[in-house]
Amino acid sequence: MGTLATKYDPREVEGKWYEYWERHGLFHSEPDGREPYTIVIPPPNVTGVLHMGHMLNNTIQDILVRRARMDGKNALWVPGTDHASIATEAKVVKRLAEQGISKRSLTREEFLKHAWDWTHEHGGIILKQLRRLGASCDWDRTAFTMDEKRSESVLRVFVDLFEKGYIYRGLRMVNWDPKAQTALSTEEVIHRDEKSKLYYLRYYVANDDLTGETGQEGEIVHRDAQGRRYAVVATTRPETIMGDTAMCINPKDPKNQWLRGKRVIVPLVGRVIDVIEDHYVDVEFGTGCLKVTPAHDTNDYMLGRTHNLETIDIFNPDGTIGPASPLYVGMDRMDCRKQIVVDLEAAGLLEKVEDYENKVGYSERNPDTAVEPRLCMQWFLKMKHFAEIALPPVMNDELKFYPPKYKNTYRAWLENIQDWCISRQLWWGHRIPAYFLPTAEGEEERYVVAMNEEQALAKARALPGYENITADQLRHDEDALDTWFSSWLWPVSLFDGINHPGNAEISYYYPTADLVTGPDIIFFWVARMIMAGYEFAGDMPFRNVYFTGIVRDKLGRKMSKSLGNSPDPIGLIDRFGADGVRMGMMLSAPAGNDILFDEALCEQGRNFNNKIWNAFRLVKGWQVSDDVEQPEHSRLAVEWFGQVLNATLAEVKDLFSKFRLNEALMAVYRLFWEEFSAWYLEVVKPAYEHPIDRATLDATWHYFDTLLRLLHPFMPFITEELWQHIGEHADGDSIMTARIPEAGQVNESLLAAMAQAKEIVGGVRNVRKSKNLPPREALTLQVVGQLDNPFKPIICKLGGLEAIAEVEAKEATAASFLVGTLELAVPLGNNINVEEELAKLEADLAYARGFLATVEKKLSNERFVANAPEAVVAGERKKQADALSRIETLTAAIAALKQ
RNA sequence: GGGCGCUUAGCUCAGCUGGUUCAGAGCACCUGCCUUACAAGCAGGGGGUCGGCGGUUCGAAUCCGUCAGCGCCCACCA
Repeated sequence: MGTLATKYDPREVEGKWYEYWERHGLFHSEPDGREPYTIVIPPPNVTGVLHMGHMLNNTIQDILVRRARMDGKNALWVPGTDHASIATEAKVVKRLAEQGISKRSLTREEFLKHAWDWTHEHGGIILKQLRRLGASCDWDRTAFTMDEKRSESVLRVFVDLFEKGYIYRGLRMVNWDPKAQTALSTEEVIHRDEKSKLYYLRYYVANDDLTGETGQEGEIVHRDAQGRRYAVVATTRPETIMGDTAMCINPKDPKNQWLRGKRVIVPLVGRVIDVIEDHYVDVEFGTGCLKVTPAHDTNDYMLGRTHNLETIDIFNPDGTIGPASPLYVGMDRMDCRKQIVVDLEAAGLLEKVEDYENKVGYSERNPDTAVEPRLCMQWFLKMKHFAEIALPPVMNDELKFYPPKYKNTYRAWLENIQDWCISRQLWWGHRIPAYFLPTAEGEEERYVVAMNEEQALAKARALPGYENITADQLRHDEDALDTWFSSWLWPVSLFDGINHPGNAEISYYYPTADLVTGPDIIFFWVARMIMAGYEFAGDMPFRNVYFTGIVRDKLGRKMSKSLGNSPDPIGLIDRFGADGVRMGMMLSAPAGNDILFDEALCEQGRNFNNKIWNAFRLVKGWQVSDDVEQPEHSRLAVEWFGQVLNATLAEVKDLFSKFRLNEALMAVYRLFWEEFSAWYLEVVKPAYEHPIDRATLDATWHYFDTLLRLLHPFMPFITEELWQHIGEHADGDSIMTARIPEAGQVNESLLAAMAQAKEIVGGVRNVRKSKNLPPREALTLQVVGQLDNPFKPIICKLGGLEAIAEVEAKEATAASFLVGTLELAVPLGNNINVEEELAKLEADLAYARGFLATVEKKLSNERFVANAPEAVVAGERKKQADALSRIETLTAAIAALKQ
């Protein structure tokens, strides 16, 4: 260990031990006879870099897996990365654009080559960073959602679900991301409140004779200066009027009765459209007139289907105005909105504009891009069956959520589940294994679904009329699958349970134990893994789900690049050490609550490292002598600390079982700092340059060893470093695989006695401080009456006492204090300040009398005495007796002092 | 518009099935100490009528109702 610096330096230690653990294969797991404990990592994006959310999440996983390992389980943490279809493709497209290459100028194969290059270049950085954190992943098993086994799994599952009739293809209104130019699932749309405008547009009545009726009672008829009648339509999206194919009113709307059966003219466009009637229209909203654009609004699409309306898609896939529009072709939709408002106004077709707040859907991956409802052909997975198999186990707690409040969220989603749009118009991802067959013009499309071209060909040839089809006549679907269509298989596919059901690995490691992830992906990932788990492995994918919170800054703001409030995790590790940062993360991370990250917490973690380090230095520096007999105070301290340790071992075990890891850490923290360092070590510490006895030293090392084990899951590096220096260890030994002992029976009375002893010591220290007595001056402690406490020698040592005297009355010139009902006093001779002492005693007396009054009031309440349980009443009577006794003591003390 | 959750010390939180482990912890703060393990430390200390109001009860931080504030999730009113 070299020289023992007064400060712990993690930099010398952390890399060394991580390399040691890897070299000795300590992270690796193989099935054996032990109970398995398995965690699969939520795979980070392959080209991502570590952020604070990962730090929290992976610290928790590492704590759980290290603890399980030390509980004797065969612990396995499987790492891997996600191909992150849409996110990665976006990055690659962006980089190509920077090089002046457009995606469209490349073939699929060329593009994928670039994407793989990028993946190999930037991929896996995050896995290296996890090593800095101390993550004890079995790196031999590192997987990728698009590696061979996982890809085969995905295709197999697609074919299987298609054959089961759960996958279908259809023309549907989907959420379209014009930037990524792909369809999205409903879950990938983020709705945000937005301040926008409500535009009121004039739709003139077609072929209006200016002498038309003026309107019945309750009708609202608009006329311009020339007397021409028009309807007013309120819309937030005036740029879509080029796609209007009807106007709709509610047949029961009195103010718009006059529009029934009329035709109106779309402003600027000039197209004449029918006024249709549907109860869908809200009479109260706007003017009660709704423009219907079936191609660009989900509701309008429904109306269009009901009323057989024409559908005019005025947009290009990239969100610019397309050739189907009579106006503004080529203009971006957002620019078009501005321009059309100007033009409408100029044409006198804009009635008014109001401020308006509404929700706009944005793409989860391109947060600045508003999602466009778009009608197109996509692949869908029917979800009803999956919702039915995934809901019960969570609701009846076979599969537990921590915290349980997320059960509600989960249920609400499953009970209102929509079919999952699984196709993406992307190249980076698993290509949909569908093969289209040649068909005649106008004939409905035909396709086969198969694992590969060969099988597809065989399937195709089995179809009547296609007996002689050749491979080059098959057209492989261009689309890729949603990323989550591979990650929902993760807990199964990692053990190759899709391709080889029932193999030795899946049988042993599945179901996994705990999943640690954020609640933001409860639908994307957690729910779907539960579905896939039951469907493809016949059982739950994990027994418990621990939902972490979101990491925010100390002001409660989300961490973001633009705010610059997101610290670089590796930088933090450099400054505070991985152990310090891990502790900083955990100190304020109750399950499910957002954590307000503050660097000060890492500092606290670092300080704790230093505390452990210095405690170690102290014990390491002791000289042992077999000639020294064990002092009584040391013997007692050893006995007592064993009990505290037992109690904490039990407490921590219980807290782990409830995933209350921050409380478990706090329990260990206090055990080490308060009980072990401030009390135990202070008692057994030999006088300067005096040796320690063998029995106490052995016990102390034993305790230190156990404390390090308890701490190891939280702070793996420093604990390994110190543990290696306790006793003899062979190369390859590690605290990682040492066991955390089971708690023995706790002797509560010893703990209570020590609590009293600590209070007495505190009282003496108080006297010493308030009277300015030097720390080394030996004092005598008087106890009025009897002190029935086994730890008197400890009280003497820590109080700096030469004697504890049990007396009938304390000396008049003594500084007294109470512990419970017991009066204790330190004689001060001439040092006493009578006035001060009197004032203190009077204050105590007043408090005791007030306390007595409240107790007696309670006891004089007949209904209390009659109704409350006996134990409670007895408790009150004891309080009463104690208070009376205390008052007596205080009164006597005051009287004595006054003489 | 529906649903869920939260509100306890300056900050972050714990307080399970109502009553001596009921008002707690860590940090921060104040006071005194460079006492040969540690000033990244030691010893001591102050601080909350448990969001407001009402109810149930002998008794409420804890149960019920209500109001206020905050947060999250879901939802096709343009």
